[in-house]
Amino acid sequence: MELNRRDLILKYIVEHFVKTATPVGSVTLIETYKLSFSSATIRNEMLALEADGLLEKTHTSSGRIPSSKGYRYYVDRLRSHSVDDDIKHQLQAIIQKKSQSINDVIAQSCEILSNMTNLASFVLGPNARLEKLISLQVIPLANHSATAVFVTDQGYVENKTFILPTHIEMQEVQSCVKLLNERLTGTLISGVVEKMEAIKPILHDFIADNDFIYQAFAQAFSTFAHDRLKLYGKNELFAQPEFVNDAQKLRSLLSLLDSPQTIREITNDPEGNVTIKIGEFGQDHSDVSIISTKLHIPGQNEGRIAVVGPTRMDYDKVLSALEYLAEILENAYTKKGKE
Amino acid sequence: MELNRRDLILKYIVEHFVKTATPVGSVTLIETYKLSFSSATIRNEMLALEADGLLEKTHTSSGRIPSSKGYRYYVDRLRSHSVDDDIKHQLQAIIQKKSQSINDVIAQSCEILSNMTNLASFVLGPNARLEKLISLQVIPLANHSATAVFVTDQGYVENKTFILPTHIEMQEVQSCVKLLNERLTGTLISGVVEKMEAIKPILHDFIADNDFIYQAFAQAFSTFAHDRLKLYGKNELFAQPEFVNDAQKLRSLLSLLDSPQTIREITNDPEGNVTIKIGEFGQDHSDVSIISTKLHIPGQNEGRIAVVGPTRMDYDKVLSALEYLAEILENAYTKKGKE
DNA sequence: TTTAGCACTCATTGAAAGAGTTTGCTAAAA
DNA sequence: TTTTAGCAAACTCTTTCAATGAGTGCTAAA
Repeated sequence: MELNRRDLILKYIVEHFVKTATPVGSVTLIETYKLSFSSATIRNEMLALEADGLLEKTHTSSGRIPSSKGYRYYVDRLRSHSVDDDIKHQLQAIIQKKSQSINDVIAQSCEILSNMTNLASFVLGPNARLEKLISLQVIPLANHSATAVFVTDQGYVENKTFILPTHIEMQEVQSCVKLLNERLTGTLISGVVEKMEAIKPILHDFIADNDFIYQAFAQAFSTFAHDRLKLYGKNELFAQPEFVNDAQKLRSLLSLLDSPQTIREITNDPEGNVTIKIGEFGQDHSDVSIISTKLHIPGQNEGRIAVVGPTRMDYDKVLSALEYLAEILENAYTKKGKE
Repeated sequence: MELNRRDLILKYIVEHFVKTATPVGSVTLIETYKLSFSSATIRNEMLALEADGLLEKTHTSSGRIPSSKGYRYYVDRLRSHSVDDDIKHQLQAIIQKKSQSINDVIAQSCEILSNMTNLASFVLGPNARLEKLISLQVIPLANHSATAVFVTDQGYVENKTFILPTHIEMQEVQSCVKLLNERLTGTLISGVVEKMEAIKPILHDFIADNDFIYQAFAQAFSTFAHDRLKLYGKNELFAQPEFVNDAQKLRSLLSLLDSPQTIREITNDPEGNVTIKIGEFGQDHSDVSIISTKLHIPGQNEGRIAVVGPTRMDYDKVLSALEYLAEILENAYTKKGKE
């Protein structure tokens, strides 16, 4: 597809700024891309692009940088959709390893993603509340304590170690657990606590003072939901020029990424597989972009993979890689299911 | 104990610099601490302290800052050994909660520690290799996969999800696991892989191609060792003046803390409970200090709690808090064992 | 042994000057 | 009408210079 001059200039400005992190001027543009029109023409176009809100200036006589809207336009209409061969091959290599669980594969893919884009990435696991509890076990330890281990139908494991009140014997706990096992296995994680509440009176027959079990279990189930965010390539962000000279900005980004809840809200877009948020995180995070994609793995609830960095990022590379990764992951695990 | 003038001056310089992060001059010192001798006298003492390698200058006519050796001297001889009451109360409050496992208590204590000192802290769990495997379970999932769950006698849980080769049935795996369970339960983690190697021929009778089980298990056991490092209050470091203007320094510190192996080496001091490393991490980390203390919890192998930050830290506060924490933790869990 | 006095060093700040980009506008050229 | 050449103006960035001020080391007197 041929781009008109205006779009071409915007495309070059975005790509040049992404590479250099320096505002782009009209002469620079001509020289770097061997353009056949004069700098004055470019300046006129730039003026128009700025009027449309696609470009910005850092000061009155500086070169131009893309605005969020400019990046958005670039992403929607100008990017090349070219998948980097190197990334492609590396991702394929990971997927080949047949005996690895999907989570291991995803983890390694993220590392590659971060590595190749020099940005951070994260995986937001499927919402635990939609999974079923399939195993509940209590293992006695020394010192009157025990570890409870919970496993969901998706292979997620959570555990909680607790200390028994002195007057209670392990034997009693075990019979409680047996009951809980019978009643809770197969329940959705989201419903477990409620169901336990209902069982409480029956539990009372085994141990009058059963609150400590209730507490320990409830805590484990609440962490089930939190532990599903894994961050990769965090250190890549330190090298980005926008953060090198602004530790405060980096700090606020990293603390944003520490909060699974916020992340879930940010990336939670009901429509479409790929969500592209460009500098839309208000106040402190105005120059942060997050590109995320849903993962539709058969037999598994929806998870997400995302890449995070400054708005000045190589959207084409990131988007292509993410889309490619999501596609081959889904293919691989759909096939495996049918085998 | 009365300090002689020289020591008193060093003490004040350390404490003033810790507070202000600015080189301390002779007049400043007199004015802030209402000293009864003249600035010239102080300068003479400073000269002597510098000759002894306890003080340094940032440039010829700047005030003095403590050297690593100076901090060391301060820690050994000049600090006040005063435990902050606020920290004390907060830590006590955590320890009171009887039903919490030791690991939960330690985690919360670290958060308090970081909070009160504005430094990062970490827990290095007991060496997993010295714990015994007490439970091994394989839970079948959909899609021809399964999750293996391992529990040690200290209540540490590790899990690994793997996909079965197509020609192998879950039934076969279960009988393998039964055998492994009989043979491996009670074994030290450090010896498990070796023991599995020995069992391999017998395993062969159940499943000829049993390598996938072997691989999955071996991987789980290797992560057992790695996962024992937990970092807290990382964000506090961003606010430290030595890092605010030097993202590179911060990056190298954070990546140092990402490596459990290095951390284990650094804090691994056979003698003494408390290890104080002041700017001894070479090249990139010359202005980092790590204060760590061993935890002797009965029935548990040795763990460690540590506080990390720039060499310019409040050693008295940190050391007192750490010592106090170690003491009350040990007391609390020794009592509980006897109950 | 302590202190007052003083010359000297060096970082820091701010102003001024100059170089270098890049812009927007105007007017001419295509 | 569109494009371009030319140019003044705006602004950053770097360098230079001088002034300021905190601090030192040394000397000589108390």
